[in-house]
Amino acid sequence: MATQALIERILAAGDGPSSSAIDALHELLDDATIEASAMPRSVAEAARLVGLSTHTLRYYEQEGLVRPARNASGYREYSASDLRRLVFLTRMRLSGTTINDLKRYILLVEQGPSTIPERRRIMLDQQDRIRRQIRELGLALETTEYKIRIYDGHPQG
Amino acid sequence: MATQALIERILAAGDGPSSSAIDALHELLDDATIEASAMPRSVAEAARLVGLSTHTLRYYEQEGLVRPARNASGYREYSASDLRRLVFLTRMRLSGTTINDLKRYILLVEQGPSTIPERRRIMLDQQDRIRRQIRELGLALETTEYKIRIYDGHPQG
DNA sequence: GCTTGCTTTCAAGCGCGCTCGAAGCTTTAG
DNA sequence: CTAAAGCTTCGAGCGCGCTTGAAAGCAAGC
Repeated sequence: MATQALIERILAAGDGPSSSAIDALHELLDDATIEASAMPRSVAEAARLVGLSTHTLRYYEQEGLVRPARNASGYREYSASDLRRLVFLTRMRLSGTTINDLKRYILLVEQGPSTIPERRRIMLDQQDRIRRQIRELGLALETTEYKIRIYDGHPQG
Repeated sequence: MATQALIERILAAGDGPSSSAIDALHELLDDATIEASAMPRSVAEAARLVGLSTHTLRYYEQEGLVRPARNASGYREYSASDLRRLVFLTRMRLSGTTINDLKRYILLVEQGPSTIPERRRIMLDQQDRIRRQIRELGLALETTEYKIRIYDGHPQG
């Protein structure tokens, strides 16, 4: 089973040459999903787009993670950049970044470019954390593979 | 950046030929760490070995995940197989398997070989979950890489 | 105007996985 | 014999990340 080896390679790879392709992909993904119509979205539309509940979106706002504008009647209006931020937040959340860490990071973002060194540091830490976690998932994956093989009558030799 | 490609390959790979090597590794890892001295371990020793707290180990027992024997004074004695189970539980926990899912699985284990088909099913489900999660981590990893590149002055071209 | 379905705020509640503390027994060292 | 360290059980507490509910306002269709 080559899983562990592949994981090692993922984690070792210092990043290939095709960086700009991925950059484009990132912006496209964020914008294609989102900028298709540049209209601001209601909380329900935003929730559907990022796969969260409206409750969660309001909770995120309460925590200062996102600040959608309001229309005349006080309804939230999520702009393209709000949505891009939500995509970012959601991805990081799914990788296990805590709400608190995201709060700290977003606070720095809203303080302007002077906080870039600290933001970079945070992203580097998150990167380490994610890599560690991928390694742990690799171990668990092997464990399931091992069990399944045994349950299948360990035809390994 | 080849990360995504590598992840795809990990997830696509139908498992190479070296299965028995990994099987051996599993048993070695479980036994080398553990069987070195075949003596039963106290709760503190067991906790240190698997990297959990004694509180957590007692909690796991309370939840039925492990049943160490007791000595004459009522102290827990973790056998090699108890420890192997703890390693299994810890790995699965670190991959995000819930305590409840583990309870269900262990219950089946203790019901004997007749539950093997269902256990196999559970492991297959976990495997899917873990792969999905690796994919999500891959996305988050790309996101951090993208941010860092930008913070470094996006020297991508 | 009424109903339906969205939106708002605010506060309370919840499931998970520990984590801690109290009160007491056992073992070990001096 | 005593003190310190480690074990026991039990129940309560906690941080996280939502989730739910109540009470009320707004928008669109009939």
